[in-house]
Parts: sequence; structure tokens; C-alpha cells
Amino acid sequence: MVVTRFAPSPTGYLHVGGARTALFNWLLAKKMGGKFILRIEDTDTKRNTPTAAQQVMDDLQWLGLNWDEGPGIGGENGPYLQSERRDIYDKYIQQLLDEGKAYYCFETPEELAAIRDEAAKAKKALVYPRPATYPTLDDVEKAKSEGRPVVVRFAMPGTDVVITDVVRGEVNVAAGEIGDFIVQKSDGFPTYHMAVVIDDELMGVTHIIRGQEHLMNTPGHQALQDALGFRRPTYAHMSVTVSESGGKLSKRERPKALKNFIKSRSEINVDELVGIGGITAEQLESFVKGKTIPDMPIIDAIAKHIGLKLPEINIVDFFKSGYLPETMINFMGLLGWSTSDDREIMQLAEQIECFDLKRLAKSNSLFDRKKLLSFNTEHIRLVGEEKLLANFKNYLQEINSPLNAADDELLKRFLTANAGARTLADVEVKCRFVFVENDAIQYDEKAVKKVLMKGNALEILAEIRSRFAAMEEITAEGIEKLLRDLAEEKEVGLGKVAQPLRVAICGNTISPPIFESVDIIGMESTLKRIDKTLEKFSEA
RNA sequence: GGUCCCAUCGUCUAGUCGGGCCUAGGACACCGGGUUUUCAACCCGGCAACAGGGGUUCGAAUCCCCUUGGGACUACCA
Repeated sequence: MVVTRFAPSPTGYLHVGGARTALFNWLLAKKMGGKFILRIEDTDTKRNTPTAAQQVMDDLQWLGLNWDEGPGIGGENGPYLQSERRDIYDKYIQQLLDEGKAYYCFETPEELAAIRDEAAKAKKALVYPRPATYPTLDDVEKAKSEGRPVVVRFAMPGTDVVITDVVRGEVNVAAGEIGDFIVQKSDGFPTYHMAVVIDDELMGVTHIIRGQEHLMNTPGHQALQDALGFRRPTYAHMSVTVSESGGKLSKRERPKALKNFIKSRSEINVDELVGIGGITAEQLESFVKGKTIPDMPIIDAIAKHIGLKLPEINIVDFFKSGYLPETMINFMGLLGWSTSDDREIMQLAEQIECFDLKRLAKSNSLFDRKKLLSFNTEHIRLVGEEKLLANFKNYLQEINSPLNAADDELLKRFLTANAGARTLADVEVKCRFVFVENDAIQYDEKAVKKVLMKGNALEILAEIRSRFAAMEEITAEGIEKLLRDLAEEKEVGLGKVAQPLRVAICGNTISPPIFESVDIIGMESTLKRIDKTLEKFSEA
């Protein structure tokens, strides 16, 4: 059976790169009728944050990437948090030690840095100078008493290595290129290399799809597998997704965008930003100078304060911007992968059906936000009324929208009235006017100037008001007929009638179709808003 | 610097393994036009690429070499 896994380290939100990795592993498992495991690689006690693992799981769930085994649901190969598997790693590390395939080291960071410098000077890769005879347990005790760090290194066999990779074919790495690497850190935790090899073996992982950044780790992993008598899983190293600004698409993108914006705008007084999102003056100064990066919620708060839209990187960012999970799945699945027949817009079932590991691309791909937008437009159209509604409700809750007050029926009307919207955010913004008090409409300056103050717009608005007031039965069709008739009588285009009315009821020139808009807020509110508008702008 | 990986329209890519069907296909973006009560959507049309140089071959986007360019790694991070 095919077993794949996604193994994030809980250091932050799930970002596009990680989600894409998860997706391909998930897709392969689904396609082959196999199993998809979630494992949390929390062996770095310094970098882990307590909420990150949960956030990552929430994000995976939002995307619909459910796991068959892992945190929250368990499974026969648990525990699924590496921090809870210490005894397992210890056992294998001991085995390596016993068999002379690993040895203790006691260098301080400074001594290690010196070795590194020397290697750099000699223009060679850093290879740890393996001692002729390995330190004994007595040496370990002695080092400990001297306060030296104790680590365990794996003794790389001195043979050339051939990596067989589904994407890249055979990759040759010369002996001596990969030095003896650490398998157990001085805090007793295994390194990534050790933990990943053991867990993949024990959990029965058959296929490992991961980023290209791991390609050069593979010789070490294979050597470890051989030393421990493990199977070799099938590897597929995917190309990297790069951003418009060049380089790997990373979580640093957002802070970077914010910093650059602050620096580029002289009108922004940095001192006034202190306190926003809880940032201190020192943190802010350090951030603007590019020395440190504040936490994401602080970044978000400041960006919001100065009205800057940050590029979406984390999966939640896309959620908050009104993208559908269906869009993200479809789009990420096409980053460095393609169908054989030019299909692009696909439903999930179709995507699973045609998934093929062999079609992973070798070259890097750029994350094209414009194309993502167009995919979202398409999926909003395709996803179906019920799913769209569910997505919309999730979204409204996530952003804490005033539209949360609407019932399902109303929400559905919003959605159908906005067919063709690019994001759920577009729909939300366009429908907010419904939940504003009749006397609290904010008039957009440009809209007033361009529409209300032009020609006889106010006259027409007054005429609409009196005709509306005289309507006996109020229906969307009736409203439409009334407005069309009026336009015809006045011998003007419908725009001359619809636009003043639109500005009157929602304060700007952008809203759902006008007949629908009037019908949604109701005739009573419409009349009140027209009165208010007439009153406010007539004397001018 | 060292090691490894990659290279087709502005972007994502098909075609590369198994040379001819490629006067290089699709999608997004862009430009022009149409539809239209705003925004969006929608319809029609257009622009646009085999990084450069050598080979191999009757024939190369496809195979080989070099150059150039891009990327990853180079941690007691994963």
C-alpha cells in the first residue's frame, strides 16, 4: 500500500509551499488508495511555537486535506509528535553507536566555526574531521564535567552515492561531499535527519514528496537507512515555488513588504506606529532597520492600520482574502505539475483521478497571483450553491463581518446577485451597505461628484422617490419596470437613472445590480436613504 | 567559494525520455473590439517563446558539449 506523509515543523502558519507539499502527498495517497499521515516534527525546542501545530492542522482541514493517521485521530503508528518519540530515537542512536556507525563529539560552537572557516578557506565543502578512534563513554563523562556539549555524529560511509529520484532521475554525489552529520543534538533530541529516517521507516512511508531543498539531504538519509537496515522509500523532489520578488516564496515576504512600504512612504510617521498590535518602540525600530521580525499578528495589525494589503503567503491569508479552498487546491496542484491534456480548472475528484507523480516538473515555478484570481472566479462559479454558501459563511466569520447577521436565504441572494465576483471579499464589500443604518451611509466623494452632482441627477432621484412611494406592489420586476420606464420617458440611458439611485442607497457607485439592491434593503429603507441623500446634497 | 539542480510566450506550462506530426499548442496577464444599470463577469479578435554558441543527424525545442542566466543546499533548522 502507498503511504505518504506531510511532516511540518510547527514554527508558524502553514504557507503555500508547505501546503503544496502536503497536497501532492495527499493526492498520491488518494489516487493510489493509500494512506496519508500527518506527523509533527517538533524536535527544535527553540523554534517551536505552541499554537503553530494547531494552526497548521486547522489550515490543512480548511483545505480539505484530511489525514488518515496523525494528531487528533491517532493510528497504529503513533505517537505522531516527534517530541513524544524520544525513546524510539534513543534506541536507534544507541544501535548506531554500538555498531561503531556513529560516534560522540564535544566541540563547542566556536571550535566548529573554526573548522568551517578552514574549509571555506580551502574552498571545500565542510567535512567534519572524523577521529581515528572514537571517544569512549569515559570521554563523554569527562567532556560533560568540563561543560562541553555532547553530540552524536553519524559516520558517513566513504562511497559515492547515487540518488534515484522520480523527478530528477539519478543524481550522483561524490564520496566526501557529505560529511559526518549530527544525529543527536546536545539537548538529547535527534536531528531532523535522524528522526525523519526512523519515522518514515516505522510508519511504513513508501513515497516521500518534498521540496528540492531536501535533495542534498538525501544521500545522508539513504546512508542512514542502509546503516540501520531500513527500506528505501521512493523520493520525489519537487521544484521550488518562487515569488514575484525573486527567491523562494517564504513567510518573510509579508514583513518584507510591510517594511519596504513603511520606508518608501515619507508621510508615514514611524513613531505613531508604536503600540499597534502591541509593538514596542524598540521592536519597531529594530524591524524597520531590518534586524528583527515581529510576530505575524503584529505585522497584520500594522499593515491594516496603514491600509496596506500584504501579499498572501500563509494559507489563512488566502482564506481571509476571500479565496475558496477549492481554488487553492486546484491552483497549488498546478504549481510544478500539469496534466497531459492542458486541463487546468478541475474539481478535486478530477484532480485525484489524473494525478501522476511522473508529471512533476523539474523547473521552478512562480506564484502568479493574477492567475490565482482568475481561478477563484471560476471556482466561485463552479462550486455549487450549497458549498459556496458554506464557504461564504466561514469567510464572514473569519473576518468578523457585519453580514454575519444575515440568514442563509439573504446570503444566497448576495451570492447570486454577485455572480462573477472574483473573491468572497468582493461580495462582502459590495453587500455591506445592507447592514448600515439608513442614516449612516458614508458617501464616497468621487461618487457624489461624478454621479449626484452631474446634470439633473438629483431631479431624477426625486422623481424615482415619488414613483417608488406610489408603488402598490413591490417586487424586483416592478422596480425594474419602473426604472426602465423612467429612463425611457426622460430619453436617457438606464445608467442616468440607476447610478444616482445606487449612490443614494449605498453611498458609492459599486453595488449589486440596482433592482436587486433596492429589493434587498426594502422600499422603506430605500425611500429613507433617498430622502437623506436629497436633503444632504440638494442645497449645494 | 564549493556541491547539486534547472532553462519554451510577460507568467504557469504542453511538447524533451523513445529526434520528423511543431509554420511550437493551451491557460493567465496584456492590447483592440463587443455586451452592459456600477463593479465584476461574459463574447470575439490580436500580440507574444524554443537563453547564446558549437556539434551529432537527411532532419533538433527535443540528443551531446561549452557559455550565460536562475535556483537549492552548504546549521546542534526542519
